[in-house]
Amino acid sequence: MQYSKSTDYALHALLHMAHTRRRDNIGIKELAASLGVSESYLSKIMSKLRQDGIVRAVPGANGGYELAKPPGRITFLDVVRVIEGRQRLFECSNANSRQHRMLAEESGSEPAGDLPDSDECLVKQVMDGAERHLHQYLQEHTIQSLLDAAASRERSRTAGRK
Amino acid sequence: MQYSKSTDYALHALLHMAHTRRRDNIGIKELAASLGVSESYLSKIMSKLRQDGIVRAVPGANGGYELAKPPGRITFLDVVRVIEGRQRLFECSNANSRQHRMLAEESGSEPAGDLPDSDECLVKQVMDGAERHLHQYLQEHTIQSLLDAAASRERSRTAGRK
DNA sequence: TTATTATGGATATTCGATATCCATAATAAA
DNA sequence: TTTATTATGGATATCGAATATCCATAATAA
Repeated sequence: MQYSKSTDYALHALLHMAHTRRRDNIGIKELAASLGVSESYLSKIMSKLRQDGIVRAVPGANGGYELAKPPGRITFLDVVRVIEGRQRLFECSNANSRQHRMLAEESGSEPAGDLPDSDECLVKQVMDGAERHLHQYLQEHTIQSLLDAAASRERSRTAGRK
Repeated sequence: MQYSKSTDYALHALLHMAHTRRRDNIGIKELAASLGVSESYLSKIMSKLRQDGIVRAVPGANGGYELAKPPGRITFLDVVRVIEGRQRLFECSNANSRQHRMLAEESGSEPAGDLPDSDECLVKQVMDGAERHLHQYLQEHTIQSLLDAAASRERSRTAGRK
């Protein structure tokens, strides 16, 4: 289980845009060259970011992309959600298995009507908790966090110089 | 990004083994039937669990599988690691990109010799943090947690009965 | 000896991730 | 208005991992 390269590209593209801040926007050509990725593929990713309101796009000569929000308001979770989609970290494919029926019967739920829901799966409940933890962390980190980290790294280097 | 079905099968198989505790072991036939999965496929998964010392296997008539440790010592992280492998949650595929070279220069690192390591990628550093959080959570939850949750669910149901 | 059961190799299939090409629309510059 | 530039989105191709099955073999109990 691994985040896709697309997520990697998206995050690096946003970092690049936030880092090399200037008045005009950045074309896909420069962006792709900077990241070492093909323009074709990166443009798909940028389109997704635009559709989700993370970046703005201007077609035509001297067009390109720019951040649609301040870097502090673009969280890692935002990016992951757009690129990776909304699928859950874990899905129980055994909802109607004999095991779940057994557990449901034991706990004495009414036999009529209520099929054992996937939400009743104990394994999934734990995994959903894991997903919540992961997402909370991703929500607490933004593109601005990257800029801060870069600045901090710079500072410590300068201070430690002989 | 999603945990594989194999992880789902593995966790449910372990829950089944821990739940229907008896003196003898459980054959792949019964296990597969309970989970609604093919014996062929499940046996691959069980082999992995055996190689990692999570279950024991006995071939021959009346053979089968049994837990090799108490349920409280089998963590979700153990299972995930065995089934999903050791690959990281995030890999930076841009380590030698122009962006990373720029950031490296800015921070004034020596130009000679030290190529920008993947570990120096700011994006990856955040993602590594996310992975640590996720793994910590998974390590805190065991097969025993599932048994406890089942018992707790049973208790609350019984208490709330009219 | 025989029946049962796990093991592991080989192989097939499916599907999402990755990637590219091209026609089109939109915009700025000339 | 014309032209060049740039983003957009559809179509398509490729690749690899996940999923799944089959079968020969080894190990064990009856």
